[in-house]
Amino acid sequence: MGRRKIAPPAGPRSTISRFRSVAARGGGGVAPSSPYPSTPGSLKPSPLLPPPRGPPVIRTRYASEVNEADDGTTQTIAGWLQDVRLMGNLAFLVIRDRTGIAQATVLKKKVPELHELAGQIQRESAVSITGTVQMSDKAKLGWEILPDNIQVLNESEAPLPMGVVDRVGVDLDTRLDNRFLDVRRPEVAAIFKIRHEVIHAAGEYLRDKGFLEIHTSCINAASSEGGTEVYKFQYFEKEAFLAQSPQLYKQMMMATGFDRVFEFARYFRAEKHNTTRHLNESTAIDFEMAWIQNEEDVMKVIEGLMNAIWTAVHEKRQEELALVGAEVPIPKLPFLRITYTDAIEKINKASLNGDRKLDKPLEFGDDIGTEAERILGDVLMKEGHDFYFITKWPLAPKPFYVHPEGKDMGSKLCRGFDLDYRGVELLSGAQRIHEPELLKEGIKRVGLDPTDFEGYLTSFRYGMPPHGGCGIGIERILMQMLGLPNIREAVLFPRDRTRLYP
RNA sequence: GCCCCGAUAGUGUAGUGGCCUAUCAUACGGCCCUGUCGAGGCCGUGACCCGGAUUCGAAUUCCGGUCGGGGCGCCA
Repeated sequence: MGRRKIAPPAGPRSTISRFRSVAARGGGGVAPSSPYPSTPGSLKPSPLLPPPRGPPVIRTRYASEVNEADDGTTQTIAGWLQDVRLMGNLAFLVIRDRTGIAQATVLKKKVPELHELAGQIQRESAVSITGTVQMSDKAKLGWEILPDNIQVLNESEAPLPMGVVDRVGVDLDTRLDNRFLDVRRPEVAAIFKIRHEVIHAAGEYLRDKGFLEIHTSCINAASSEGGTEVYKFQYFEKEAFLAQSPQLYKQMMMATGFDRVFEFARYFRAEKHNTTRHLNESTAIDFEMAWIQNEEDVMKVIEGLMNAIWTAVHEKRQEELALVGAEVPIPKLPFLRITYTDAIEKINKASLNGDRKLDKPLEFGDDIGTEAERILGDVLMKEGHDFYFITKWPLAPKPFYVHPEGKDMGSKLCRGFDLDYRGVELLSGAQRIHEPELLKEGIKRVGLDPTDFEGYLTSFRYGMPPHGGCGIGIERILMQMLGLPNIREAVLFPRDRTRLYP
């Protein structure tokens, strides 16, 4: 079943958009008076007014807002018709909105029209139900609404391309093809509510620490940081590239006097990776800070930032965490710092007698690969460390802008570091090179041509202060924090090796 | 870039040459049911990715194609 099969609907279906509203005759409920004409189709639509055919009131309460005080009152709830349980002489309608679910109980004896209608409405239709709220022990929620009026605002087609609440599995691919339906599932929506909290907490923390929020361009001229493939495209008469990160711009900002900047950045990487941990378009919290003594100043900010994020999610999103089935503890500060040299030693030792094994031991200068990262994660988690910095890397596997440990390229080590969480890299950061001549050497070190970096290098020639920073993958944070099996779960509309739609 | 795997109703699956005019669940349609809450009962509709080959016979084996998933690398 190819995803291509699920293309946008070919054409309108007149039968699904028809407006249906059935009000019970007589009865106790008085529909709230409407400031708007309610005769269907009697007015021309105006962009300034609510839909002329609209109901008097779409909603007076969200499902989870209803409480004892509402007992006996007329209320209107609105949402998607999750389920209809039709009995011979009564019917239960389950309505889901962004806050939870409500049950409407329809008695055939009292409102035969509504009972008949209940059996006809497709699941996942958008409905608005007005009726009397009744506290009841018979209802699982402790209350139910006895409808006087059920409005079908927009009927759903059937069958659904994927079940929202069905007790059958749905492949991630199918879910992503139908993301709007997928996100109707509370456990999926929860991921994005947590994502919102992560971003909110990060922004709040960084602003509080004096970081200025900026936005740099995603469209770049020829220069590339190297290390990854970039997307090339035609920019009028020139060729241009999609930014692999805002790295160079962030650094240029260090020469402006802003001192500290951050950006919620997009990374575009044209790498044909086939993993559950990579995206071709990802989002990052990127920051850069000037006038630092060394990379430890950067790590301190990261510690505080991660603490702020984890704490915010822990304190504000327990409901969503329960839906996702994740526990997010408040981090223990300070985070462990382990040097690269100690890390590979630990990895090699654990590889000899652990469950995970490396083909050959790591030697100084090797990058720490995926399996080695996991081994280290296992070992350090057992020692009580979820978060840990890997510091004092050799220069070789790091990008050109990372500052060598000493004052020149003669150093074996550098001032770059990674922050890992439970065996996966969340971010990499460093003190950057701020001396223009050394930076040129750095560029040459990785086989690039300094003449391709003119604009960037120029900003270093007029008093660039010592600085450092990092880029933190937001999807990585969510994936690791929540234990998601696939990074695509953390993006509404992921772009990967093959997915360009929706 | 290297390597592995998969494609069966709307959805998720069973099926390793004849017992397959293809299993089960869920969805969908119909009927029954006054307290469901994973509602239940009965009935029904609905599928083997495309092309070629082997064979008396192919969902099943082989070849090619298309589409997709994943591991490593790269990285966040």
